[in-house]
Amino acid sequence: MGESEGSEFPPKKLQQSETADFPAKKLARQLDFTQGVLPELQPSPVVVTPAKPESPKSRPRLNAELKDGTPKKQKQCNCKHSRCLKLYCECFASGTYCDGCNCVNCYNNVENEAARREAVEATLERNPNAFRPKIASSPHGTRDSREETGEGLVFVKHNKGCHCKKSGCLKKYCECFQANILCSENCKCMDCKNFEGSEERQALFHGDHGNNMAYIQQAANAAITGAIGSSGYASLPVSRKRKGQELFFGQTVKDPSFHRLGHFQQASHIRPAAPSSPLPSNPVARAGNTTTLGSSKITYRSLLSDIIQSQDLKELCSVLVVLSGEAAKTLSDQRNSMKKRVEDQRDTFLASSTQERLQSQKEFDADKIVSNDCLSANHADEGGPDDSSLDGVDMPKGRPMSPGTLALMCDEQDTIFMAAASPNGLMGHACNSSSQLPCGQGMTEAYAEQERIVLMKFRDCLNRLITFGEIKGKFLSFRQRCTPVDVQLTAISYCNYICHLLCNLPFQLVYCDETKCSSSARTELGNEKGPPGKGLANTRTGTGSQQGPLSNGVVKVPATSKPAQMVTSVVATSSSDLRKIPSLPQNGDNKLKS
DNA sequence: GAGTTTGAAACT
DNA sequence: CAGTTTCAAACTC
Repeated sequence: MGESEGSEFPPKKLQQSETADFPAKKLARQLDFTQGVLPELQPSPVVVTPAKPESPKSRPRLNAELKDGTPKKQKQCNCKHSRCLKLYCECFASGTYCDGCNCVNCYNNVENEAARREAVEATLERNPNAFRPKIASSPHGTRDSREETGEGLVFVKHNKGCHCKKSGCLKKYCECFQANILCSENCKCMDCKNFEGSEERQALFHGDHGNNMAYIQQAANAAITGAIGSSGYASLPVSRKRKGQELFFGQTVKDPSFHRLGHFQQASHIRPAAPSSPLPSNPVARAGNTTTLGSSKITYRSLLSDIIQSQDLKELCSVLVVLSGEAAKTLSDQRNSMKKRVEDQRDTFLASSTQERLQSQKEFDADKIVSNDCLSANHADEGGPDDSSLDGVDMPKGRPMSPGTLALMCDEQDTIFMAAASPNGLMGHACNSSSQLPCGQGMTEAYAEQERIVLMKFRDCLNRLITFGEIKGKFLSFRQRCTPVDVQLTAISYCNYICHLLCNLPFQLVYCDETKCSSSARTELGNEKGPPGKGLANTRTGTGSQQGPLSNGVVKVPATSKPAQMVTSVVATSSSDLRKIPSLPQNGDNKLKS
């Protein structure tokens, strides 16, 4: 009954060129009847794919054979009763034609395009998300699975969740397990053992095989390149099962049936829920806390991992340091020459009149005040966007220095920018100046200008990373059906990571859409968007200054590259459709030369 | 490779 | 929404 159509179309051997029996004729009549019903679904040599932009392995089952870390050729289905027009069929579910499969009575091919389209529509009618990746992760999605492992981000969760009863979610029957992710609060499984801290799971992964970590990582890679679809950002099998945490957090537990017990018990395995974190979805807060998690050693191997090496990061740091030094030197020279001129003028003034002398003294006092502000800024991390205006009151020429800038310049923790530069005597000099002398107007201007130069270079570097990701993404989009957006997001994650390393910024994926284009720097904390009081306590750059020095370094992703939206179209994906996908930043921020 | 188990999908 | 059936993959032998 379930397959009523199946009863109408007994699974007689009909594949491809074989003779159509009665059911096939009946289907043929249906096809004739339905042709033209979907005028928008024009026949296309390309697979009518509701999920074409995404990976063909968005279905977990298709992702089962990726232990070598290399995406396999699409698996061949063996459907017999579904005509490959139901989601039972992996090929159909993945939005691809059957090709070289062992299926029987297959209609998932070009010859039966009409039937296929009808089936797609029927499927979507039942479930509009039928062709969306089950294992999805998105910066726009729920963020409560976001984790940081020290090397990457995790936003992975089964959208629907599994419903396993007997497998303990530790067999491939379980979609979560198969996708190499932990069960989440979306799951309604019984006796789940697929949660972090599960002994059974650990035994499975860490037991006999010394290379299990490699396997996990490879699987994660596979997920990145396909399993989680285009919405997949960095995928890691370290997302935590949160049902227990939900309970702790006081969120609704809609189904307190007994099988929940297993999940509830899991809560005891999970790290104690932060009592002061009622909003696990707060990405920033989570990012800030994740350093204490550290329970998973699984690392995320990015698509850029073979492009960006740790050495590159070091070099980047070195370049920034050198740049900073050069900027300091240049500005120092300029300052000296200017100082000379000012002193000459001052002498002239001193010689001219007592009144003017008094006026000069006032100006000098004003400088002192500014310097005090600078020094106190070390402890004023929460400075607001308007704070910089205070600094700028007496600096009509100079660029106002935001609290974040002051922190960058004066904070002792900035070893990269300051202490590391001291060997060349340039930045070191500047730093000493700041510590020994009042941060007067000239120094403020110098720092601001110096910072501007360095950050501009840094921005260029980050943009280059985006470009790398774009290029590789385009390549992969052909080779591995990984959308450029996937890789672009990966590149962005790297940028954020670098920001994190260099500036001690909290991780935050930058992702823009039409309505809210934001930068990591501006949306971090203290911004109007951020839940007050829930951000990182010690985020020096969290000033949210609209004029902040990082505002030029915004890394943006085109809004329409929102992955989840890219996989929902029922319309056949043609080359022109692909062209419509604005996967590349079009704005001026990305005037890059590879 | 055949048979069994499993859980998602489909259906009532 | 819950229960049942169908289906194909995963698993076992």
